[in-house]
Amino acid sequence: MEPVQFYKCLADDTRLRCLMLLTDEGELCVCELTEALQDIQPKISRHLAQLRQCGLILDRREGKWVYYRINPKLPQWAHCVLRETANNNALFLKQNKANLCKMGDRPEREACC
Amino acid sequence: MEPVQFYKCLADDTRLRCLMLLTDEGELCVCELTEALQDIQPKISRHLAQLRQCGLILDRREGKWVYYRINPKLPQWAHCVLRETANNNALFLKQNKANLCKMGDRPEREACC
DNA sequence: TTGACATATATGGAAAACCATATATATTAA
DNA sequence: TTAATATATATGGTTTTCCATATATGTCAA
Repeated sequence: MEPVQFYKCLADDTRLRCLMLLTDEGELCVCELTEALQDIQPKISRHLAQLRQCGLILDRREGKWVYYRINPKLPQWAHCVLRETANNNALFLKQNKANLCKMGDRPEREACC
Repeated sequence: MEPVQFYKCLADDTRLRCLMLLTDEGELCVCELTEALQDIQPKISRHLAQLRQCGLILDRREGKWVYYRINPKLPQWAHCVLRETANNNALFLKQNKANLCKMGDRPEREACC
């Protein structure tokens, strides 16, 4: 994992929010992220595809849904960066998490809150 | 310090190398960074100005030279990210550090190596 | 001192490269 | 068919780069 490429992935509002949510929530599907960010689906999908191509996240299809998660094989320093950022920027994510909690009909597991 | 803005600063090869070198070496002037990165001075100055405007680094003039250093007032998580990245990407910086060590006539302190 | 020149750094402006977005369309599964 | 997700394309916008030039400081000689 080249550090510049890694940071380019984090250097966009949409991508950083997705990564932070995945870091905190473990696994989320595209429609959950779309709802959390209050954004349009193609935009979210495109950024997720980019994160996947760079190796930061993994995907898993389950029925209609595709679930994304942080790639556990990232180097330790990259995990550390994601964790540290998520742990210390609660305000940045506050609204997104609220949106996620408010969301009805979340697929499969309800978890959260 | 907005996390997206912070990561935009790290998401460029020139800027990331400068930040990493400053993290490890403490304080460097423009000509030292120019030599370490083997790049042209206006380009280095440009990126340093951007990092300064974003609050990641501070500058200090001493005679002909302007020394830059990491802003000690950065939030703890940002310091942590810089340290963690520098500590775990020695290869990324190897050539730049070698260039710096080879450099003759370094202003004031010789330190290094 | 002054003037001429050298060195270090910063900045304006143009061109090129890159990136994000929206819309439309395709794919996949139920 | 419908719901969820992915991808292609066009477009607009930002970023990066380069070159030329400006500023700031230091040096040296008359």
